[in-house]
Amino acid sequence: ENIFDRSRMAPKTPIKNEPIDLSKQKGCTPERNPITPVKIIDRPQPDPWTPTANLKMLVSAASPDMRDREKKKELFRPIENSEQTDTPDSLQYDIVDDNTVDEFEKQRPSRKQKSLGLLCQKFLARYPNYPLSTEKTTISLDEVASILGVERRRIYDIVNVLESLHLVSRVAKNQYCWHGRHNLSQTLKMLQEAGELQYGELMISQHKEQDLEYKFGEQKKETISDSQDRPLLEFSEPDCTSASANSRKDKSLRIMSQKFVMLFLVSKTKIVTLDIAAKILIEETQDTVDHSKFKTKVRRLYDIANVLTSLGLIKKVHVTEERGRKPAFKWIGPVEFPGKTDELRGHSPTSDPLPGTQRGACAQYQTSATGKQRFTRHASFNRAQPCEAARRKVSSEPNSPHQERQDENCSKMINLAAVCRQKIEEDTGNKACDTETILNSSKNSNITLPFSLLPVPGDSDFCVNPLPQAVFPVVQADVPSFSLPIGISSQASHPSTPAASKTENGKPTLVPNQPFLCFPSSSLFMLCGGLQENNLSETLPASGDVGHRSAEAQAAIPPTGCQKRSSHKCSSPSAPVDDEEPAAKKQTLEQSDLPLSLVIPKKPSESPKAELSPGSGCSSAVHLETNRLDLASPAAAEAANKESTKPLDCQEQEKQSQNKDTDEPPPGNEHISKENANQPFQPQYLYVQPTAGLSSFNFLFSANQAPGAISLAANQLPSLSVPCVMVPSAALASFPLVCSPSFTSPLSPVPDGSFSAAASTNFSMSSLASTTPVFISTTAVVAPKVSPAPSVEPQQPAHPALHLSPVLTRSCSAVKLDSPVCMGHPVTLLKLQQPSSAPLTPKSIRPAHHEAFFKTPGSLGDPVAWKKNEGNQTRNASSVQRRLEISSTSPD
DNA sequence: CACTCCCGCCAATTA
DNA sequence: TAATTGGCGGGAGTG
Repeated sequence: ENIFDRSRMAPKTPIKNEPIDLSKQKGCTPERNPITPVKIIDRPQPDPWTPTANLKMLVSAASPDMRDREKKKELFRPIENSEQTDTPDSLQYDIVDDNTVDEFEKQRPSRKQKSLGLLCQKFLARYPNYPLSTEKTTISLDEVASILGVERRRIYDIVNVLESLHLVSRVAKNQYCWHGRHNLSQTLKMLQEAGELQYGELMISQHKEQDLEYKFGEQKKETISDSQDRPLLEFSEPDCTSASANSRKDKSLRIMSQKFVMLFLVSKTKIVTLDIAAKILIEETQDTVDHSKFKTKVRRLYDIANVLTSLGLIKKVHVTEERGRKPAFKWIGPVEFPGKTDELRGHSPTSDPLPGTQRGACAQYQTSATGKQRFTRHASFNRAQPCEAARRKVSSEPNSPHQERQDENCSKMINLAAVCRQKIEEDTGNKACDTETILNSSKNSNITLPFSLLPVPGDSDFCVNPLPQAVFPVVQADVPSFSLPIGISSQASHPSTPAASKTENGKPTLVPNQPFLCFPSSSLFMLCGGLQENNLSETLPASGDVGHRSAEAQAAIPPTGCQKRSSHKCSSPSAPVDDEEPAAKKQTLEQSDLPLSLVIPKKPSESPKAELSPGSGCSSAVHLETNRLDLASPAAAEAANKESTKPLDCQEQEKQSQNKDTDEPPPGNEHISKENANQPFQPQYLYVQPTAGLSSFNFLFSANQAPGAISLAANQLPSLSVPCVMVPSAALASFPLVCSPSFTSPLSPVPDGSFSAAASTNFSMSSLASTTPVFISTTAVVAPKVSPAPSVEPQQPAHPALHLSPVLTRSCSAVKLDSPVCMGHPVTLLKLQQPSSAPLTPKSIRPAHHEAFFKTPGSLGDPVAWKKNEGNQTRNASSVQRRLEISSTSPD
């Protein structure tokens, strides 16, 4: 019935499609507007374009429904067209009028016009990416279908994929609730974690060779297949909807979608070919792989890919391999997820799980990266296992076995992967895919602007990478955080611009607003959402020096170098291992990623690259951080790693900074604003990389956020905790570090060794103030977590970590807090100053809580302001404003 | 011909 | 039982 209505309606509307209709319609010309009344015509004419069509016609003759459908189809085309281009429509109309043939042509467009991707875009266009938390948008399938002029079936395809990413949740029959992308980062994070567990190795191998994949696949099967992983996947979802619906079906499209996304997230190259994905998905699901099944799977993947493409998460590329070219998709969405809020559905729980899982995964990876290695993973893994392992399936293999195998594989894979990656990237890049991709990505993310702005320059080097992700929620850079920093800066050092701070070597600092700062030479990196200006720079230098990763090195051997580094790091510290390991692993993993980025770099453009490397790096750092919070140290490590990824960018930035010492604050601001718009928070990190010789080296990591910390006075400090600090040895030794890890507890495990020590340390504000050369404190972790977390979102409670072990879970919760999303994480970087607060996502942040959490002066002082920001901004609006506001407040 | 992927039948679930 | 969901695969459109 619905159809009927629609169809009728539809015809009126725009209609463009069918010749017949068109002819009639043309008069109307409504273009696609559905609304238009146009007209009439109902005839069902069949257009026998194809043989099938004929059949259909016949059928339709018999049944009106068919007609309707056809009409609808037509209708929707218009709709589609509308989005795409009006012109065409007009043209079409004209043509139509003239001839049938023309009409025909019009129809033609149909196929593309009708594509699921377009349909999805239209669909998405109807809803805000970041709806206010308060508002809940319900989606009526019938309504949407009629509006878009498509069959309901199509809407299901879209909705199912969106649901898998938690962009929507099913409320009731025919009713879906639109959540927007607030939770996207979280969801992605989860998926990434889950993906790492499940596919981590595979992915890597994939890139290299399918063969490997197969192998892995087999392994996977063993591991996973029996029980199926679904649970993991499902976890996330259930949260949201809860209810009713999850059940049973969750099948394919949803699950496939999640798995597909996982593959991207796990993939170093971020490129997944359809055939590989299909194989993997099939394997998991079933042992038997039929050819037909494969085909079907691929079809489904196209469906999913179309939707994901519309979401700006992936883009189509062609991967050329030795064998030949294959259709593939490249992930252009956020790579890392700091934490985001979970608003609606209650993701919170999910977040928790993730962290844990990731760790496990990371650990594994590390091992491999390292060269094989070792063990660490186990420890971490174990932790994770409860959740994951169990889920995954413990079934066939006992944990350890799996792990072992995985490890081995992983290590191998990693190595290979690195190689592959390079190849791939090169290939792709050469082919242009990369280019495209990059460009696209930049577009998508919007990142570009920011970067470009920031850095500037010409030189270049400096670029901020970043943040492609900024756009995404994931990004964390929130305004708040920025603002905080600003405020801080003002307080602490310069009011406004801090821009360059600089430092000893001249590494200056930073770009005021940039989210990340990189110091090339020095082993240390600072990432700051807000940036810390001076402080950072100082720190850096200290550590710095190190030969670090010179650009050259990177360029030349990026992957390897990176990995090695990571490995070194890991290994050296290894003693401490267990706890730390995870971090280390992560690092390695990330590092592995780095290589890619490095490779890519060939393209000079900063921004573009950013997409890969930067994005990954940055984002990763962020999210890591978040995660880390739990673990604390580990997290830091990851962060560090991630940074490593960015080295290029960083370096560039650094250079610029150096060159310019002063840098350009303005740019920073700009980029910030953008970022802010997208997301609220950015974590700040301090990262120390081990460079070349620093095997012993560790990194420092600070999560940021600490809004309050700074602002508050010393008092707060105590409360602060540092999520992660890695102190390496020697390198750091040279300069003073202060870390406050306050992890309070639980989380961190800090392990041993230097790391732990560092981590554990607490410091008081005063001390900080004093100026230690390096100071890192993260508040966020503990304190925030405690109070804030809950406040943040009710949802959290929902499902904690699916996979994670209890411990993890906790951590997760903590993390969540940390995560930008949830709340700000206050972090303080170096010397006190900055708080970068983390404001969090607007949504996520809810006034009260956040305020509490953040302690940023501003926040404290002006909760209201925050609220305001949050509320309004949710989406974008004024990210900048927010920042400003915040900043202003913070200073206060 | 290969790649995409639209279309819609029809089974599984729900209401 | 009717309606809603959604798996699935034929085969059309595109290059």
